[in-house]
Amino acid sequence: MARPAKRKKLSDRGLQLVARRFKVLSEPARLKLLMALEHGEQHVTALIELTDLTQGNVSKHLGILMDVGMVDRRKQGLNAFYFISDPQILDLCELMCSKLEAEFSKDSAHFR
Amino acid sequence: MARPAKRKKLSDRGLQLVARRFKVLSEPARLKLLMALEHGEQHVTALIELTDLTQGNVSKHLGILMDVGMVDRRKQGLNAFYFISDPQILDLCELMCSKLEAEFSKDSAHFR
DNA sequence: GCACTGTATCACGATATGGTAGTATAGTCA
DNA sequence: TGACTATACTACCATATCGTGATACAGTGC
Repeated sequence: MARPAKRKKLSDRGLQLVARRFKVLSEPARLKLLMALEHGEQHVTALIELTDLTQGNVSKHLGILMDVGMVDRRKQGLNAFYFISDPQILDLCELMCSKLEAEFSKDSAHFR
Repeated sequence: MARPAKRKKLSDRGLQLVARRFKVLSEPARLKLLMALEHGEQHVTALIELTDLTQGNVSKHLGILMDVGMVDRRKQGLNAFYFISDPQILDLCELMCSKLEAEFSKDSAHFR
């Protein structure tokens, strides 16, 4: 049962930093934005339409995603094109997704 | 740049569920508890000592972790032994950890 | 310069959540 | 049964964060 000790114990500070990253992913609006950027860059107006979020809201969440380096932006004239700067983030989401999928399908099997 | 579309677009409900899972991991206290359980079950009193959290606090967070099925418990006499019921969770944490580690070491390299 | 568009920011109310202290409950032992 | 221990639960306050509406700012074209 016990796992091998791959990693030395994380300090409180380390835990805090990790927790902070997870927190960024703990908001549906931000996940939605990441999904919308999954296949390439988008400018803000497009993101507003893709996500059904308000302009201020999109801007705020993009700011948060940029703060932690998950996305970055490229300005061009009036437009700001956002893109995922850390593709590994998508792997994390993917992993969580498949976990949930597996769980739910397992649970639902109990009723079939 | 663009990723292959491995997964069909997640519904709002799906996003909400994924976000909720990430939220559970977005709290240092809960990460600390998961770490403390990484190598095997522990009873609550041991967890209190391992984590330096108060009893009520430990109990509350363990409840949250149990609600989403990340840990489970086995009662034995007066003691409650908690254990990780979904080891994949540790992989997720591990992944986030190494990401951070890589990021920071990359950033710090700019000053060497 | 002026009007317009796209984006960022600010202020604010509402809600959610963490920590704590206190209390309740259940198992144990004399 | 009664005292004791281990754990769970409740009520509360403090803080953080979301969404929104209003406003500011920057780039473009006339």
